[in-house]
Amino acid sequence: MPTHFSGSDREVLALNTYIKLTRATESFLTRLYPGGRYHGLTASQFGTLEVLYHLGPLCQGEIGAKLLKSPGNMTLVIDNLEKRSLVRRQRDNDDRRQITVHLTAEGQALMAVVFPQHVADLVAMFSVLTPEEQAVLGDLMKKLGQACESPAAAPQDAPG
Amino acid sequence: MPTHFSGSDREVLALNTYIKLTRATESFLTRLYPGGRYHGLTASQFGTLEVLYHLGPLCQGEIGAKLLKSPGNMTLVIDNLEKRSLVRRQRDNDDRRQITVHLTAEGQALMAVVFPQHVADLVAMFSVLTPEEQAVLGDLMKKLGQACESPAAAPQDAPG
DNA sequence: ATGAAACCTTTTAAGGTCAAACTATTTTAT
DNA sequence: ATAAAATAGTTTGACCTTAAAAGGTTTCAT
Repeated sequence: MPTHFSGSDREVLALNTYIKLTRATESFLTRLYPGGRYHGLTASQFGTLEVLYHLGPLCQGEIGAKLLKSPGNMTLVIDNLEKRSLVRRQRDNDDRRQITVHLTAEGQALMAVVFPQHVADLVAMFSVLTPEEQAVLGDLMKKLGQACESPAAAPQDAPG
Repeated sequence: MPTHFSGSDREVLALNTYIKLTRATESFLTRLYPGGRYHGLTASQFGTLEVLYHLGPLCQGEIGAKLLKSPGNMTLVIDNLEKRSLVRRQRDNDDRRQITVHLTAEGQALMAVVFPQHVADLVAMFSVLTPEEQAVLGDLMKKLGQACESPAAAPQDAPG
């Protein structure tokens, strides 16, 4: 997709990098979650189960913080996981504001099947890049991501 | 976010690359569209206006193809743009199945203000990477994206 | 101890997203 | 010419997503 935009070199470069980054990431995720689903799980449901699978029971806010999602969103995603008996909510008695979310035996069993498949899919999909290229990509994205998370770098308050 | 997963080097690398790629992209887009909005436009609305701004009037299917979105989705996004008088639908008389979407004068004027700001935001946000790094990132993502779009590379049919 | 502030989750309203089923139109094959 | 197939857009149902307001619960100052 050529840019159809005339600007300075820096502008054209930034625009092209942006387009390639966002389109490729979207294609990647569409390929990984065809029809938005992965073994019957949405990306958010899978992410939630994965966090619990590797870190153990957490309260909703903690899960949301890991996944960069809003509290209201977590309520819905966990509702849907609970309907399918993959997780269980348990009000925390030490702090009754919190709700600890546990993987059920069913959820645990599902992840034991699905997670290794997920890893295999990622290895296959990244195999078009050499290990060195994957490392470079990871480093660049880490740098970009950290800059975006730091409160200083908002696009509106461009440096004077 | 360390991986909490023990696997082969390839597996750990793929998983880490995946996490960095998706999280950083998400942070980037959240930063670019705070609260999911950009000058009052959602990302999809902005994308639609941008395509029309640079390519001229197109039918809905063509816009959807450019943005990798489903037909039903385009119906809704264009509905919302039409409500705000940024866009106008016109049934094509040569082929009455098609609906050509035009930018209104209002939409044109909005893009004339917003698009240059968009480019400036991108330049600012990518400024943590050198031009060379941006070029490398673009190349890697292009390679990754092309592999994901080719029908052969579905994650399910992993190479034997 | 009591009121205010902070915190966690839920609810709501607005919008996005897909697949699948449906309508209308055009093309193609007979 | 007409039936069948392909195409363009819409509708529907299920889910995701956010911000903002509202409900309990806890903590902190007084």
